[in-house]
Amino acid sequence: MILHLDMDAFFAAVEQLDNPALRGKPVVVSGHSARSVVSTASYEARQYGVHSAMPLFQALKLCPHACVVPGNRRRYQEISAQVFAICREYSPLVEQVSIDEGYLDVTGCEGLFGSPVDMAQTLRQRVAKETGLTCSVGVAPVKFVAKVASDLNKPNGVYVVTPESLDAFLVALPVKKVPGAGKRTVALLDELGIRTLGDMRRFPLSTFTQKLGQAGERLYALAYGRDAAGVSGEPEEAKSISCESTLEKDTTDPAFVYARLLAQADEVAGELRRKGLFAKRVTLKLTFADFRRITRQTTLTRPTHLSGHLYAEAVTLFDREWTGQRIRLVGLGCSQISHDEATPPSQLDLFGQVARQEVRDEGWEKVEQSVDAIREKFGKYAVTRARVKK
DNA sequence: TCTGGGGTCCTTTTGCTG
DNA sequence: TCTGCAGCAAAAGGACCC
Repeated sequence: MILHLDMDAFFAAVEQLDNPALRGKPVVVSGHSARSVVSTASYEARQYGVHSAMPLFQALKLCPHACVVPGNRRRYQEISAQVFAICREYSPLVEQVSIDEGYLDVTGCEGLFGSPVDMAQTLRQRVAKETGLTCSVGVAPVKFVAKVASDLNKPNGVYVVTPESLDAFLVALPVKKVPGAGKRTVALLDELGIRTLGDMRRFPLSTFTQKLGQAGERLYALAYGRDAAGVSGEPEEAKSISCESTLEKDTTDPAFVYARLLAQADEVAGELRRKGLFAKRVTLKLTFADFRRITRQTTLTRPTHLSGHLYAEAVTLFDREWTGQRIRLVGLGCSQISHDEATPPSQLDLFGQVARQEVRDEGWEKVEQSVDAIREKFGKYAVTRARVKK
């Protein structure tokens, strides 16, 4: 059996906890710029139709007296750690999926803590007592059902799907409630007259793989309660680190963009160094005034954690791509992250990559001079020198 | 007057390589 | 040295999540 714990209006609730003046009032956690969106709305604000991801100006139209607070990530992290420490007392298999939600596989823990339902109640009560915040818990024999369930008795509630009631629950479950089925998926299925997982069962698997590929395959399995995902106790290491910012006003001034990129390179490189990591790929992200987004990426010859390297690559990408459009957002990210600075010579095209970079950096003559060294390093792949020159 | 920031995973396209 | 081909990795974009 699996429990899914989800904090209620987490950021807003923390703000109300720390500042009694905010209690009982509509609170919106958000940036303060004209272009900010709502991060979290308290339940009082939700009554006015305010919700996450809503542009702040819209939220303030719906609820002009909302208290807008900036949010304090470190504080949320603190409480999150407290919550998950409690979770780990009940099962060794705890998977934290975000700052405010996680799964517990409590199979086999009954002897110690009672039934899964008892555990869910105890967990909820302990979180409330020890942090002053409420959470909701879903209980089910299937991972994704536990997640769906935690949402059904919000806030401060427990919802249980037993093995016996599972099938009936699935048949009636609207597709749009299934995690992983977003706007596009729901629209596609709607065209076929499919609204619930029960509806899906009337079609063959091929219908969904054709329309949705791998996502269709997964969804079809879920319709029968087959969820391949288990609860993994191991925390995942980040696969990418990025920093992006929407400008106060759109710009066509490249100097302005460079300045942003430099600050972002600093941020990202600092994060890499703090975690003892190196990145091999750099990504530039631009959103133009018309909301068209592009990403451009490049792979480095050697992994780095230095802001100068990230910045130089991002600027190169920008200069290559930008043709005078008005820019709304600038972002810099890195991926292919490892703990190791050395490049593992695992790809056959390594020689080509290195050689091309050297041609760019040093000119062909320099490469000629060092070709013996390259041959030694890359063996037979170095023999295609002529191709590199071309 | 307007629609964030941080991620993951998957699919498609592109271009390099032997 | 050139060419066509197939295989593959990199790049780009999109859907989705909190």
